[in-house]
Amino acid sequence: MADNEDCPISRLRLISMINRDSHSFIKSRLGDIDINSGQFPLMFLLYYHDGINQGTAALKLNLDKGTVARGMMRLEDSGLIIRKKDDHDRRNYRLSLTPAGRLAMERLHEIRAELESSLVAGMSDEDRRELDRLLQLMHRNVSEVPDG
Amino acid sequence: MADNEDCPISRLRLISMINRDSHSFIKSRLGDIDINSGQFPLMFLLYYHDGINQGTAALKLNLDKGTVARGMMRLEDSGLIIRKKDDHDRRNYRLSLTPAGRLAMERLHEIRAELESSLVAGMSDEDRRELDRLLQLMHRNVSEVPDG
DNA sequence: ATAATTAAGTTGCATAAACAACGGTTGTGT
DNA sequence: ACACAACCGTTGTTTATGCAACTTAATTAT
Repeated sequence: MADNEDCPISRLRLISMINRDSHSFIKSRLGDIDINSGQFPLMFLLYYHDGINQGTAALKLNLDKGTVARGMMRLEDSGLIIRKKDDHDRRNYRLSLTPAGRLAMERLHEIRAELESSLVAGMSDEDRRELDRLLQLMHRNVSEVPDG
Repeated sequence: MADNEDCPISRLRLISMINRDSHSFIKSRLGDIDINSGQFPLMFLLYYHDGINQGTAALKLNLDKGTVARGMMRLEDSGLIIRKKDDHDRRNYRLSLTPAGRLAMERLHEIRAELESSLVAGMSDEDRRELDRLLQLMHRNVSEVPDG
């Protein structure tokens, strides 16, 4: 690993590469499930938070609301979720998995488990805890930097 | 951090968020330097590897050669690098920073240092070593997973 | 009640990046 | 020498994502 001299932003490059490889891992496993890797986290969010709206989904996943809007539309087109206008506040959509979506989740859980265990293969429990702590710290650090 | 139940792919989300926040950090600091965050690593690579060609650059940065080609074209348009056909093998471009590019690097080094120290703020030296080790392990793990 | 404000979603536009198909160059094998 | 393979770079297309402008719905302040 001669990357220390080669690439002084190696931590950043590593993070970026892990991110891309993970997307590509997910894509390679989706088979006939009609979603893309970008919709993967949306499906899990709906699995755990039935009836959530798009704005809250964006907040929870730390994504732009436009990104979430388009992702959810695509999931709706694929028949995996439904978006129903909230009768009490018609600005909101209430998002839920359809039966087809719940079925797909079985496979998505497997894919997630496989990816998670690939990622942390060869790490002790202590390593994994450390990793989570350090990732969370980095995230807080870099998301709180003042603009400009 | 109630994200354990919320978001079973939290490690992945964290990585993705750190990546995006880092890009946005870089963008916010570029000021009048006419590049985007995607060209940031290209500039550093040329700083350390004058005369490199695009294919090797792609390998070193783990990027697609098309991505590198477009990035380098943009840097050339901005006057920060030159691409000269290799006389001995005219398939190759030999890439170098221009004087303007070298000047820009002074600022880019500062930005990189600021970002790096933001990222690992609050970490001990031991933490940083652990972080690097675990990131490298994750990268190897996920890039070596067999396809399909 | 009406105007002003805030909130939710949508959409246009830009960037980052991959992948695949293609077009020149160079190198090889017969 | 010529055909074929390997290599480098380009370009079209797709996805992931952000940001900003806009629409419609609800809320608040006068």
